[in-house]
Amino acid sequence: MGATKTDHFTAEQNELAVIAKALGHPARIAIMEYLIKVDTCICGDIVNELPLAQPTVSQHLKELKNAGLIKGNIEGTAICYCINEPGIEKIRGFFQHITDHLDKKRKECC
Amino acid sequence: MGATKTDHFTAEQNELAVIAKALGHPARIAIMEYLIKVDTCICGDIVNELPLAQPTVSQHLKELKNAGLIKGNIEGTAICYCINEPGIEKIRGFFQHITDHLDKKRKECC
DNA sequence: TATTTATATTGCAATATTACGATATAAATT
DNA sequence: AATTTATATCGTAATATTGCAATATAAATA
Repeated sequence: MGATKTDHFTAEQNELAVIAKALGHPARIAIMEYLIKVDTCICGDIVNELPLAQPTVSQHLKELKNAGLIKGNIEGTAICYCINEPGIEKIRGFFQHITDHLDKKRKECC
Repeated sequence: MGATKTDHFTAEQNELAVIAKALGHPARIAIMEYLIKVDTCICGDIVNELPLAQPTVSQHLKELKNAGLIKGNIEGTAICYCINEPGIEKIRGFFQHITDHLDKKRKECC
């Protein structure tokens, strides 16, 4: 095969995987970090910041947007991108969940 | 092309991407959730839990272990897997960083 | 030591991702 | 209206991932 068996998992699991996958590339981590730093920017700023061509950056932005991690507003000829808080909270909740369990049990594994 | 330009990004960015990528598959999210629930288990338990063949589960476990999200201890003929806290803290720190910035600025994007 | 039990590795086909040149789109400016 | 500015989409080559059958490994047990 090669295709992920998406239908065998819950919507929640698939949604979390989509968000995590969106962050599973150093360029997209770099974009997120840059967005944190500058708060808001346009695609061209990122093209100047990263060693990637414009279509590649555009594609990465699309994936981050699709995963709900960023949002973009049209501003003249440009599109203004920034972090989308609900998306961040979604994945952060997953890690909080894990940490809560680890704190509660506080046991050395196997 | 097709290969990720890993060398153009920082070690930190690449490490975070590896962790996120490891979680970028519903089966691996499901494995993490199962591990949270049962605290510790062997590969065979996961094979019984998920709709995937043994080699596939073994492969997913390898990726999670490689990313530092889980660890495994040999226990007779079986290998006992559980969550690796430092790996969780690493990626959780990234989201904490984002959340801290969002809280501080509290501004509607563009 | 032969068998059982549990997991890992290999090999391979199907599919997905990455990157970018070329091109399209769309709003602003001249 | 032609040009500029900024981004998106298309097409495509290179590479990576997913999933599993077959097989290998390795410790425990009979």
